[in-house]
Amino acid sequence: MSETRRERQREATREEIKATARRLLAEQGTAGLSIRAIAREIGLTPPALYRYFASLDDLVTALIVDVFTALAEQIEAARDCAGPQAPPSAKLMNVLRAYRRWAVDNPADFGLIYGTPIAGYHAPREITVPVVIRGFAVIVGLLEEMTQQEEIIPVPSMQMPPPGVEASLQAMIEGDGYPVSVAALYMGTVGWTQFHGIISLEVFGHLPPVVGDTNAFFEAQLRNILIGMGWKG
Amino acid sequence: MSETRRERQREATREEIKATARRLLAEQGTAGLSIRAIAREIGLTPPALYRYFASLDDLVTALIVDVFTALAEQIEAARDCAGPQAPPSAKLMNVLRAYRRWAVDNPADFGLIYGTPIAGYHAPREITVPVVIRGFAVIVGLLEEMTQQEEIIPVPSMQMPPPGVEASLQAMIEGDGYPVSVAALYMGTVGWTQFHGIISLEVFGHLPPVVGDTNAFFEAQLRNILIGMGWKG
DNA sequence: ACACTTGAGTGAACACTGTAAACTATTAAC
DNA sequence: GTTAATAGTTTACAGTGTTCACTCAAGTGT
Repeated sequence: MSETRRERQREATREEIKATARRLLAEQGTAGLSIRAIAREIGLTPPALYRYFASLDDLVTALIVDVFTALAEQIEAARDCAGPQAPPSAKLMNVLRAYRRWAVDNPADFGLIYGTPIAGYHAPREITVPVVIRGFAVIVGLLEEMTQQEEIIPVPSMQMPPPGVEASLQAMIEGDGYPVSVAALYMGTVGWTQFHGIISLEVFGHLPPVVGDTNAFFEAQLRNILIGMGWKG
Repeated sequence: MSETRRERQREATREEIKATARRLLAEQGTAGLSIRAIAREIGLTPPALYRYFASLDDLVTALIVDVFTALAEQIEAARDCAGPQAPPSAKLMNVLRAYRRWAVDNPADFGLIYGTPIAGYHAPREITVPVVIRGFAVIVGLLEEMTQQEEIIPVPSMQMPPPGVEASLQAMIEGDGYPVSVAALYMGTVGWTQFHGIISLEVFGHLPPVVGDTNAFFEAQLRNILIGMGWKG
């Protein structure tokens, strides 16, 4: 771990570039995200940035990883903010609310990771999948706890996913050494898709004209979805 | 309705431009969607296109309307393909499957309307909302039929949406003269968000690495979601 | 049938974009 | 103190959306 002066300096400018990029992203959307704009902002010539990122796509990939990480940290913070004694169901609801609030407050970031961020660009899976999993794992972990404490008694349909799906989930559990039941993982997946649907429609502006009070809608769905899985709420 | 020769010609090139745009979109994603590329393909100089669309954004908006319309037509075709005698539940399942298949087969189109299509661009609501509603209305209509024929007996949570939401739905029913029960509209909204979550995660590639067999996952959710609302399937 | 108007299309230009190559100057290493 | 690596610049190319001034053909009015 040779922490030479140069390497530290290099890492610092790399961070500065990413920070500037995310600021521009938040201010002007993906339109403002250009090598030249970042360079201008930071006081360098555009080609200089190529010392730090091989291309704009490369920079975007790095941003995506950062954004997923930030989201995962928000989620983990929300899980822990009610104290370790809190029932897992309370933690889970905090987590889901935090997920939504983060998406609504940072629509550009959300669009970057869950939309079609930059023209023609889609992040390489082998890089994004692990960081996606981190936030996802929190949700699954809490569902597992809820199951063990019998706060939730998974309904039959959640206990037996379709064969093809079960195989994939099983492989995930074994492959990643992930000590969790198939039911919890399946509930996590189902819940993830359902909450993602609500949040993504809200962020992109399609939901508000229909439901009006998106807050109330979300809270109602929060209960409905968990109850639908077998929560004794 | 003066159908002068010139006006017909004009409309024809407008259509040709849009068709070329959608082809480029399907072939190369939003990256290939450029005024100059379209002009090149179609054998015109770039500025000529400004006779037909005020800007690229304007063209994109027109494309979005077309895409929503195409989706609505797919949905309506799927509703009717099983014949008028078919039970509404069968029609609804056909509709939802058609929705998914369309999205999976036309990811660029799907991204255009439900993602962050072009850098910094978001379609004006007053234009998109009506075309969104058209497909949505089909789903709601079938849920209403299912309710009337008692194929579905809405669970309590679907019969009483939260107050703020109910007000908005009620306003929608009255404002648009839309002869449908609040419960059906609410179920439609909830189902819409949930299916959208699955489909959008699948199209953008986040779901497959987790569930493996997305087909089986979708079919299972199709049943689960309807049953969760009170379907006697 | 002829003049007049309208509108489609072009060419050149401006201000941008990502990126590559060659070069300079600074900094670390021996 | 010499040498090697590396940060950064200049210049350049090919592409983008868009505007302006212009040409030329098609339709219209008399």
